[in-house]
Amino acid sequence: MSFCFEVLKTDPTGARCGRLRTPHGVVETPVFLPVGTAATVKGLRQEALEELGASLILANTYHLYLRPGHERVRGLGGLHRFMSWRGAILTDSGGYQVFSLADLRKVTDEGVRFRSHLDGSEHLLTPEKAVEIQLALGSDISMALDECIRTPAPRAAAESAVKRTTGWARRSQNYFQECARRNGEPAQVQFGIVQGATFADLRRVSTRQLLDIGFPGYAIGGLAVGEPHAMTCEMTGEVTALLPQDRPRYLMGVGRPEQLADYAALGVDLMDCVLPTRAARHACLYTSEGRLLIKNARYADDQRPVDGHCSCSVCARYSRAYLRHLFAAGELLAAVLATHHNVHFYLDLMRQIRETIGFGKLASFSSEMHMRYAEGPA
RNA sequence: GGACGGGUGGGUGAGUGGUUAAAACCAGCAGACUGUAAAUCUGCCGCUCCUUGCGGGCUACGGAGGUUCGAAUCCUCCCCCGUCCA
Repeated sequence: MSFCFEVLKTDPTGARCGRLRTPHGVVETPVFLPVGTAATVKGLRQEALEELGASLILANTYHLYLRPGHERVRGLGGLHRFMSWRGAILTDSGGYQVFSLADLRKVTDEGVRFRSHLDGSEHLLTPEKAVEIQLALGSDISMALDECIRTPAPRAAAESAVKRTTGWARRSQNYFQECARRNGEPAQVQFGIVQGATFADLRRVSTRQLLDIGFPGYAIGGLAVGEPHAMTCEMTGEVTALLPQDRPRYLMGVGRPEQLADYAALGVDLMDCVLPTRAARHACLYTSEGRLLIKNARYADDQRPVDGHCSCSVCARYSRAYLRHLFAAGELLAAVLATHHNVHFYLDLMRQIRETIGFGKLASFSSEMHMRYAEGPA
């Protein structure tokens, strides 16, 4: 079996350190997945991701289906080979695009009809299609198609999303297994996704329904899409409390630096977020002192590194003044250096969280993070 | 010397009698960003006062006068700049 997940260490909070074996390497959990939607973590070469120690990255079914096309990627030897990434890849199913491209799609029980944001063409993404695309891409972990809705949402909308997501999860698994019977066991596992918006009982219902179907890993979706952090935590806790200890849990789309430890404390093993990469491109840098908006005039003559306590190769070599200049001049290198630093920051933060787990200090670690990020940078 | 064209807020540049402190873009300043339609988006960007309001006052479209209830816009003179002709 090329997949296996084992819990190595647990914390009184509920946090755990684990090891996820994939066909493309071992992933130490809790782990943060840099987001590489279009088969690239924007601004970073794969060499840089290796240097940073990324073990698992996220790519997107919908976007890669539209361009360059999953069959093309299959023909080119699969996503790993196509993008020359030796580490593991998790593909999101396109469920988030149901949310983010709300103006361009129509959801029915059959699936989601999208009008492409690229050329306006129409595409029907069904649970089966999402499985097919992800198998063609050859990701290590695929996600069942889900319906992600904005929060806060009316209860009726949340109920409907849960019902649909469960139905789609069942179809996803059936089709996944059918493909396995037809074509042989894929080097891929499929996770189901819990929905339920901000309704604790719906979250529990959704979780139990997915447990009935049975997945090798479970994701919590539809959070951090508008609700306060405390609510995100509450809903996450409702779900992880019901999930089996021996399966990985993936909280989708989170989070801010000061929130990561909270999620780990709730027993989350995987998290991903565009924040470190997007914020970097927008000149927001994360440091041990808090957020640093590098475009601010106050850094124009600042010879210090972005973060004096950071061990990344950007901080080892370049000054705030230089970074600020690159942003002011609109230079591409600004995005490259800033992204490198921010991803390093996130991955290093996860390392610290993993080291903290097992010693009962995660709660104080978390509150310290919240304090640092409540204040501005030094 | 002559003939045209032109001088607008930090820059480029709209505006040819009144909702014009003056479009738009750039620069500048500040902010946002959570399974990426995001190298994007938002706000501010003459000075000043306060009871912070689609508020008041002042200054402003090369300069000085003038016409008009009202001028960046019309007239006169002057000063600059560009092109062309001598």
